[in-house]
Amino acid sequence: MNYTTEKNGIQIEQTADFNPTHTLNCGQLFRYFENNGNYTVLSKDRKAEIGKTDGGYFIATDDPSYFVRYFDLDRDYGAIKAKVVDNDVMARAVDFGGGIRILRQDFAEAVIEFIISANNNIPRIKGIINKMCVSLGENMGDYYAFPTLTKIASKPASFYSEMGAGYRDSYIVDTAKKLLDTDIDELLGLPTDELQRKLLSFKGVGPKVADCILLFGAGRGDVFPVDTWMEKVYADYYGELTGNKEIRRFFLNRYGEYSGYAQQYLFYYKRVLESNFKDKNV
DNA sequence: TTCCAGGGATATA
DNA sequence: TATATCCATGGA
Repeated sequence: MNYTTEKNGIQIEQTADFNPTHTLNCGQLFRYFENNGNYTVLSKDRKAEIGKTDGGYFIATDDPSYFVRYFDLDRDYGAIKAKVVDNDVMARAVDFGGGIRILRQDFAEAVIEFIISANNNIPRIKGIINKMCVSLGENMGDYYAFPTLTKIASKPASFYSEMGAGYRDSYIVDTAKKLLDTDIDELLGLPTDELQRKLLSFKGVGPKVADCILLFGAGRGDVFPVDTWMEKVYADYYGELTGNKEIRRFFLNRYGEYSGYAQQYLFYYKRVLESNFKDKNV
């Protein structure tokens, strides 16, 4: 993909492989908001503002190199699409959400946020995370950073239930403490199956949340998060429902190292198609 | 009022 | 290993 970095941002040339609406609304991150057709994206203690230009998009940020990696700008999504389009459904999904990028999010932030996401809805997830940032995160001027693990671990579970986290309150504290005692760089060096086993040992992390962390927070494409939407996709387009574990195995066998990308195209397509979710500025 | 949300922990067999 | 039940909360 053609882009150029400047000291205050990234200029992206118009392409079918980059669309912020697709990328931000496919359920992979929770710290973003839209205003007047522009998007603000927050990651750790950093901020990016995406705006449309004549020839594409401009991502305004103090840290261009961080967001080049974050938006996965050096990966060839055209090649990935060619790999995953193997039937009519995938063709429609890739055509519909062709501007999706799988974000390289911060690992620890992804762990905490996807623990909160379990059996929850996206507006509420965003609200809980925002309250955490406002109350525990560093004040960056016009936004708040995601709290450090030390800050998160320093509060009792009741602190998070008061923010609406419900029964996930103790999971947040337990896992933050466990992550503090973990060498995260060492974790990120593990092969996917070993890292998955580690993740499953954290409170509040089951198969689906572990896959989301692997895909969005550890850059692993060889996973396939199965949630309620993927159950619908499988039942409607692929075959008889035989359980999430079997659905996951089916798609992993089919798409291999590109499974995570296939999953995101399918998720976005199905969710926008069949929910009251209103897609703006496509 | 009931159902659902990007499910997981726990008990049980 | 596989299945059943319970779990806070808020919007539809």
